[in-house]
Amino acid sequence: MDLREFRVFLAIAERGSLSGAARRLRVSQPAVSQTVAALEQQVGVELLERSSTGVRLTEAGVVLAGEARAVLARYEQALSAVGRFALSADTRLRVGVPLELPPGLLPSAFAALAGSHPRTRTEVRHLTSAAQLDALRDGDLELGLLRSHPMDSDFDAMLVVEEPLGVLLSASDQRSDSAGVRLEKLAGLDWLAFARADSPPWFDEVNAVLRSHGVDPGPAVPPGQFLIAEVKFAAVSSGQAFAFAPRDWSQPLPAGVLWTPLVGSPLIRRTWATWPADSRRRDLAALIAHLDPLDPPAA
Amino acid sequence: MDLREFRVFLAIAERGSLSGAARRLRVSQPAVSQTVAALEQQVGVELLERSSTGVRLTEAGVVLAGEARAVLARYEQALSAVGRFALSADTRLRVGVPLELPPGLLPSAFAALAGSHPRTRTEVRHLTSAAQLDALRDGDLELGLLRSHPMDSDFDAMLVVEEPLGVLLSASDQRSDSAGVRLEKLAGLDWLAFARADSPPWFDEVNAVLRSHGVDPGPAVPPGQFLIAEVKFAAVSSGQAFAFAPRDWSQPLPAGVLWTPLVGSPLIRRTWATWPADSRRRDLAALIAHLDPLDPPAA
DNA sequence: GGGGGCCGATAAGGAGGGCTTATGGCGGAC
DNA sequence: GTCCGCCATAAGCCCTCCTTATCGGCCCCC
Repeated sequence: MDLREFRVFLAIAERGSLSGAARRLRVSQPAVSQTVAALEQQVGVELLERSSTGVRLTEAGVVLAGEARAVLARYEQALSAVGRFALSADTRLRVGVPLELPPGLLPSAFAALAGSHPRTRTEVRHLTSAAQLDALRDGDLELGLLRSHPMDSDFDAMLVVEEPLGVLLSASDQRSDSAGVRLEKLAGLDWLAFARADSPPWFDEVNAVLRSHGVDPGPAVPPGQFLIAEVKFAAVSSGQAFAFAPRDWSQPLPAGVLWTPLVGSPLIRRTWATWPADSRRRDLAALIAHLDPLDPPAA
Repeated sequence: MDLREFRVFLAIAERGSLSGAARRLRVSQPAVSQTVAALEQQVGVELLERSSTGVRLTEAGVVLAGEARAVLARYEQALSAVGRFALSADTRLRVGVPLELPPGLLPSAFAALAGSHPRTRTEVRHLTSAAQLDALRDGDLELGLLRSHPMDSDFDAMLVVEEPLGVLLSASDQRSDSAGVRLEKLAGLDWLAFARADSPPWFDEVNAVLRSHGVDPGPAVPPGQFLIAEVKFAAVSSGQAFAFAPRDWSQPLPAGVLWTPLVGSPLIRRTWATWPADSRRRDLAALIAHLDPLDPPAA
């Protein structure tokens, strides 16, 4: 008697497999299996032809998929119909973001949000992970993008991005080969770091990896102070230092600085969307859905 | 995220009160209160103006009520769209009924069922309560109308009718006054009974009530043997016996026989719709819904 | 004007649906 | 032949939603 079954069934129909639908819906495969079985029993018809390679919709399944889409669309319409009565105090959506987010991530999510919730105005605030957590707790932020899982039951979190980090090195550096550079080869260079207080768990992870590969972290950086790109580039091109960076760097590298992958990808920078667990805002939920890497808006 | 909230909200809208909706939905009043509160939080708008006399829809509530009706209608349409693929083996619905059901109950429910499930063919079988239970257990019946609650977790049951019984007495009988007849005045007459085995709990209840009022039950009747109305009438008009009967007797009484209410309504004959708890048949569910005295099809 | 009755809100406890992990059978790919 | 990915099933747990119990507010009626 509910729309959950329709959503699951549509995920199956679009992915062509129960396992795929389970991944997309972020639930386990048996949950999907049980749900669609219950749906089939309710309507009294087989909806799927199972095989060991996946599933195909039966004739009845094709019909129901169309119907289910219509029902869900009508449901969304119903909710948005009363949305215009909603208090306007809620239409500001404040999002905290760290430096160096994959280009395109926020613009596409915001664009999708503008379509479904045209009255929501998004505000972006560049903040460190620690500052975002504080702001979320104080109600000064509706959504954060953190460099570590909040580890706090007051918050829900979803992994949004995983970026294997490479390093920025001087173009004249000889440490790398065609496969990239080995982390231990970086011993002797300074790491262009950030302050531990800005994101302790992530800082500690990087430090632990560096130490285990015999690399000493460079000089400490005061909290809240970031090295702007030009400063990093200057230090790197001098051959004295290196910096970590994802492959998809948002700006062009100057001559004299090269990005090189790390052999074995020992460092993966993760970004978690984080929001108060008790939030019921629908525009927030929609934005989160659009950030979901397993539920691409393109689908 | 589901239709349950819509159903609850519509029940509120139609009844104009949370308590009324709760009765109609057969849940407690706090359940309704919580559900609609959750719905309001989701849409971010007050849907109801509460008062101590009931509730009224707000402007947003009126809009949502219309939308919710549309969504539910679309949902029903989706389920019935695949219904035509359902196996045809399921289209026979066998219903067991006792003697002396309120006139109109089954015809109106069957008519409503024919509208929503035109492919379902209903079959009525006159059976005693005990025989119906056996048939339900054997899969020979989809629905029973019993004179007692099945008291068995294999079955679900819903109270369908409550009939305060009066008595059929000879027109020349002097025992009654304007308020009716007192049960203890019937001592000395024979009760035109039915066999205990046909419906033990109900038989025992009647017997206990009779005995506590000093009335001796009359001669036993063999199981499965019912006295046809004409025989009852003959025995009653002779002045030797009485029979219990509801006010809404299905056939006209002959001259010489009068129906008289019992002072204090010491006997209330209840009829329970009873079906296998594991049944998922949608046509059965629809028929049960149409039998629901708290959810009149007229609404 | 005070008490009873009905309204809806809230708190606290319990049952069940839906999730999880663990495991098994099956078929295709290498 | 072995391995891997598919889906189904089993058993256990958690969270949602229900329950009962209780409260404050308002109306009505005496």
